[in-house]
Amino acid sequence: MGEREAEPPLPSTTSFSSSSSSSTSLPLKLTASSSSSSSSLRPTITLPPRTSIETLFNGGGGGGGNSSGSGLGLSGLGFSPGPMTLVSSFFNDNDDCKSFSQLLAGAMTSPATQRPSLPPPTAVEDVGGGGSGGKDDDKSFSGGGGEEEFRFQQNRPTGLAISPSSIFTVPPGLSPAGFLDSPGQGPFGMTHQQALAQVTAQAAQAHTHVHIQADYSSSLSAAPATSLTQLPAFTTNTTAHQQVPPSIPDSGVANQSSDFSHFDQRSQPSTFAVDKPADDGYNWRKYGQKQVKGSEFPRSYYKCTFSGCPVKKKVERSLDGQVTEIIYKGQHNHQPPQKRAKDTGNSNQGNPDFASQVQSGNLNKLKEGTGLYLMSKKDQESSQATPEHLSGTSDSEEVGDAETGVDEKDEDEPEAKRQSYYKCTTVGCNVRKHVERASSDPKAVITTYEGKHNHDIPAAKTSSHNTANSIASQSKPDKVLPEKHSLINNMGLGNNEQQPIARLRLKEEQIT
DNA sequence: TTATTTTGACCCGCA
DNA sequence: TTGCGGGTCAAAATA
Repeated sequence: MGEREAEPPLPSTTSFSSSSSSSTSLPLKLTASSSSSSSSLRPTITLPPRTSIETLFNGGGGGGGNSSGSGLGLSGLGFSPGPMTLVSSFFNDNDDCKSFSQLLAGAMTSPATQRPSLPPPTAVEDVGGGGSGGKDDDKSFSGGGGEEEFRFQQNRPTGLAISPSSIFTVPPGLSPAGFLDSPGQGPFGMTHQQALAQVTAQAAQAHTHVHIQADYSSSLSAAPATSLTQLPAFTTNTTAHQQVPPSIPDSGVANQSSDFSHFDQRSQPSTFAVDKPADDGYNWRKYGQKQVKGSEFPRSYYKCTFSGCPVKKKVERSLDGQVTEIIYKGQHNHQPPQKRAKDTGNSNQGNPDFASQVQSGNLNKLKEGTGLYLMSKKDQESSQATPEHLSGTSDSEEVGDAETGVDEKDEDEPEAKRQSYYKCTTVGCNVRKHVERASSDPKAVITTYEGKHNHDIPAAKTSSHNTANSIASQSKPDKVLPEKHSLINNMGLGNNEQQPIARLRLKEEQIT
């Protein structure tokens, strides 16, 4: 029964990660974090240009439209429907005022699920709506616009900031189309997660960078998204939070690029592992659960069942089952059990367990030695602010953490940095946004938000541009806690012509 | 019957 | 020194 049995709602799936209030800023965040409380942070998202996307996705008008119509485009591109669906949900014109979670909901819903439920254009308003896919499966992420769908959002802890961030970079030579090849569920043969998993796998195999980031498009199109170009880029490590679980030294997926540090398990299909510990490739036994103060969600403690393996992980899950945070501690001293390639639905050639490995942190080779891996959907603050999350708790070598790795990378690529900041133009609102370009992928933009908007979303909104905005601005006004959440905004498909769909009303502020 | 989860209690570090 | 809180233990419950 427990977690294994329960088909966890997608944790943060794909591309988003949430950050925990306690923490520092995590780059991605989708999250799922949910809090009982009411307001949830609504991170703003700078959406990528739409044109290309619209073309691809809007066909369906009704959101989710990825159905056949969009599918066509996708298929033609060899693009996985999953991501597309997600993207489409973001790009809907009617997305105004949608919460990020809603968006996520849509994203989370697998293509198959979404299709049927894809709401008409109007419905698009509930981003997730698109995804209203079955409630059954997606309790928390259910799209649709019903209250239920909002549950996810509402449940989100006030402290949590959800940042939609997802940069999904498809490495060169990696054919998204291939994702579709695997047998699976739904018309496309696989769920979003599965598609992502494969992408990741392929990327890894190709020794390329795979960023699961908000921006699927970037990877798809050669041209950087307009939004991206518009935004000052600087290299930071928002990805810090995206720590991946410990990897096995000799795992089949070796040589993963450091970029995997950016890889958010939650954002992967395998992310499910979050809810289902076993899914990350290892077998886990839950040995405790506790309500942690300051967290609205209970924290579960798991141990790797492998004899002698010291690895533990803590999983925080929202009431609705959404995984809000996962912290890995220690390193596996064994190979992940070879099994269930089927579970992942991942037919990763030659590496059925890839997904597992990814989740287990094998992708994070560079971070080896870091005993602690944090994947927080919560506020990204934790990543930087909480030393413990960074490295200290590691039982193993405890050399550094993902963030560290990132920082190093930054140093390596100073040119990429531009310490540019954006500030919310609303009087009295101290929210700031840091925009940086992922060093590993020029097309990817990482946006880090600091603070919460203490005001309502500006009414002004033309089309979807405000979507992100609304999301961010709606973050719990009542509970204005300093927080830093970041997200990767690489939503564009890489089309230069694309227009940002949503953007916070931020003005650039030259701090340095 | 076995493995896993649940859950209250205990331990320990920290302020 | 004390209280708090996170982490772990272990018996009971459950699948």
